[in-house]
Amino acid sequence: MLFKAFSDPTRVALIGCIAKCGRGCSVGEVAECCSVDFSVVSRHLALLARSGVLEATKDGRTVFYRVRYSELCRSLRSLADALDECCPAKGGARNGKCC
Amino acid sequence: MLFKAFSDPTRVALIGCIAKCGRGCSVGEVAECCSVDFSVVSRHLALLARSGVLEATKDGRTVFYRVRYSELCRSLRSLADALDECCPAKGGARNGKCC
DNA sequence: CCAATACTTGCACTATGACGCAAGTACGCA
DNA sequence: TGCGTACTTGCGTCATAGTGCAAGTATTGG
Repeated sequence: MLFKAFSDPTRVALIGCIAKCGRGCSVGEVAECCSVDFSVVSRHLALLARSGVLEATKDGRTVFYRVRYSELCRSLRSLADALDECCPAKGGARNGKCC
Repeated sequence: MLFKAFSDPTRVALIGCIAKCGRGCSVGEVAECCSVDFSVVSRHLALLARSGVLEATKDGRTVFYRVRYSELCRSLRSLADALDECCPAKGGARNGKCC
């Protein structure tokens, strides 16, 4: 889930690290950026890839993670669109009993 | 934080309940929708209001919560815009050493 | 003023998730 | 084939956050 992925400060820092880098980063490179254990970074990056935030490509024994910018943007925008549709002011609501 | 707010399934259910309702909902009304305790609902809604997801208005002893659609949309879209700026393909990146 | 309603808060318990270490797997190179 | 590098996974520990109960606060109406 997208929101769970962004709900941990360490994960956000890792994403920021890769984003700042502007290219695919190996687990080791990302691990150097922050104070947590290598294994922790590995787990977080794998989770972020499963959540669709990152994309993983393997080259030999190194795994490169990069940010899936366009997919993320699309998700956020479609979510915003869905909210707009849902908004009472735009006719997406009803009154009466709650739930 | 916005993402923390959406990272708990119970909270998402509560937001969904209020959204479906299409108007301001009292704590009691929302509590009827789901299986958790009244106090839990109260706490979650207060947190969501602090996070900017919901808006609280008090009328006598009843508190009405409603979804802040436009603010949420604005946040999501500006985040998407920021990601676009950051995207390497659009000139927001650099190579070299990571971090 | 008292009781009832609507919600909030303190407290203890539990579940979830993050963390580090150590062991395991995968791959490349001599 | 053996060793080193790059990463993953199992496990125990700890901190954070969700939950329910009970008590507290605030507001309304008789």
